[in-house]
Amino acid sequence: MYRIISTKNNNLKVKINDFNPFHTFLCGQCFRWNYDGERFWTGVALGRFVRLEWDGEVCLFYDMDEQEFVDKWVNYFDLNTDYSSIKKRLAKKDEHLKEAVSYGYGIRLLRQDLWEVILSFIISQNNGIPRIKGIIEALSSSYGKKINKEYGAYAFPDFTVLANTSLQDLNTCRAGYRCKYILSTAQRLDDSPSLLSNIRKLPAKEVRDILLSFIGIGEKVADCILLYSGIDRTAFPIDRWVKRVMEELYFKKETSVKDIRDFSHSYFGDLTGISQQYLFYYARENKIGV
DNA sequence: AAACAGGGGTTAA
DNA sequence: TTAACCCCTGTT
Repeated sequence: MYRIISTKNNNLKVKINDFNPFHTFLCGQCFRWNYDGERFWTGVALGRFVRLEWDGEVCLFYDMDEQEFVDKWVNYFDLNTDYSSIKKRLAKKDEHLKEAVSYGYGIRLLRQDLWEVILSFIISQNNGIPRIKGIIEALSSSYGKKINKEYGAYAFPDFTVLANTSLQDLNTCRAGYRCKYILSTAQRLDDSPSLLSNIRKLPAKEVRDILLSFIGIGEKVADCILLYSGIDRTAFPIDRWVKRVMEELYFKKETSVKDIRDFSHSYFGDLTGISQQYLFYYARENKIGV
């Protein structure tokens, strides 16, 4: 699924199959990657600042050795999963999927840090992407470690730091009513720090119930967390866009979230989560059902 | 200029 | 099932 081409000057050149940074970084699963308007992407993930160049074919990771790539980024970019075969299976299933897959052909579902997706998707509720990114940047620069001077990049803040702030302090990040969710989530994790490290060993269903017990996490956010942390690739987050595209393409009428979820699990099977991502990206970029 | 609608929802009633 | 929630953005 990937082939390292060279490692000169501590820059790692790698061919990644089924990868297009526009599709992967802009399909709504992450909020900390930014495009320079030409061919460079910068991002913060796993406590690290990353800069990469994509020429339409191969990726050049700056300031990265092979060891780090294999240890951290192969997992982050889900490089051991064969998206070609996934896309083939989906394209065979029906015309809608065929269309959606060929549109977002370079989507890879990232395996992101669990705490980061928990907080990010609490913030995402009833909110738009530019503002979500702004809130996360504000939290990071206020409470995270500075990890790159040149680019002014800050790591995602630890929950311990947030747990020891006040609601008043947090309000400066402009998350509005979500600030109390942020604070209570951080405090609960700070009270039981082993919770997150052990949670990946549990069955997905149990993880979902635990997530739902947090203030500020409902079904949609819980499913985002499961899917984007890599805990459950059959999670199917249903937001306005997914609801609309599913109604338009598969039901031809208004349908409850529960019915959509039941149908999706039985129809998409083990590819439920990635199907959602192709359909969501396709629907949003093409304003399907608006 | 001010009002309005809506945003990758969740909570509480 | 429904309104209220903080607050920003785009539209009249």
